[in-house]
Amino acid sequence: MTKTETRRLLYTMHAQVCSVLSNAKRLEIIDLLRSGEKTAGDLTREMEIPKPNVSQQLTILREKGILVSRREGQHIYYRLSFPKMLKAYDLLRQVLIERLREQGNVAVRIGGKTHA
Amino acid sequence: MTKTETRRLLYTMHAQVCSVLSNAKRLEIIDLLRSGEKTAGDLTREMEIPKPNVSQQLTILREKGILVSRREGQHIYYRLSFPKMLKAYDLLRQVLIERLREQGNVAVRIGGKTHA
DNA sequence: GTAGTAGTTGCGATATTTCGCAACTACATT
DNA sequence: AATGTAGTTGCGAAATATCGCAACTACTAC
Repeated sequence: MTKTETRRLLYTMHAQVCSVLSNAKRLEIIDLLRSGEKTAGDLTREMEIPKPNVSQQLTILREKGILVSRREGQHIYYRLSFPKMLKAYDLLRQVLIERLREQGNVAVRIGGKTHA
Repeated sequence: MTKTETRRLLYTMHAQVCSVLSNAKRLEIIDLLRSGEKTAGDLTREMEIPKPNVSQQLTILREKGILVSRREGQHIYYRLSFPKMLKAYDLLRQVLIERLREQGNVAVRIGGKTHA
């Protein structure tokens, strides 16, 4: 494999990870798993969307290596396989909020705390 | 707007940014603009893909606020509007490479330097 | 085995993304 | 005005993503 091909392959893999992250529901799942592992049922209750949809997103996240799962009796627990990915998540959100401040001049409320 | 709605809106905006980043060519453009502004022609030559395609990607990146452009005579220069976004870019790529090492047990060559 | 809860899968309709190609606009030079 | 270079836009076909809903599997308890 040439150097250019390797570089292109990395761009493609990078893009694939980003495309997993390019869905609001999947981002919400990642955010909810920040505090530790949860079942599909937990997520369904917290997200208030149909269970099959949650399951579909979990399948995508697991297949793409973002999450791992373990079964414990009747329950299947999901957790982040690369918690470090949260750093990238948070950094991107930070840029997003900065941009909102600059461009929209909008107050953004997060977690009860208001940021001018 | 309720707290839940605001949270959902942020997930949606975050997802929109990720969806801009979920394309190998756009990631390559961002990477190439790391060193400073370039014209569409520069990028076309470096990427070796059709010019209209480069232009289309640039339009998407500009419309979504990732790039800004300025015209200087016959040339239009593009540059990153939020260089900080490169930090998120690099962090995600770092996770990607760690994952490759763990799972694929593959040597990844980047910029002439080999990483086990 | 029956019933109940947890979770997944398959299907299909709809929406979005990708990208090549031809045609177009914008600026500069003669 | 004509020519050349830089860059964009419109269109359409193909590929991919989204998501609801019904049906399914997996485990537990009785």
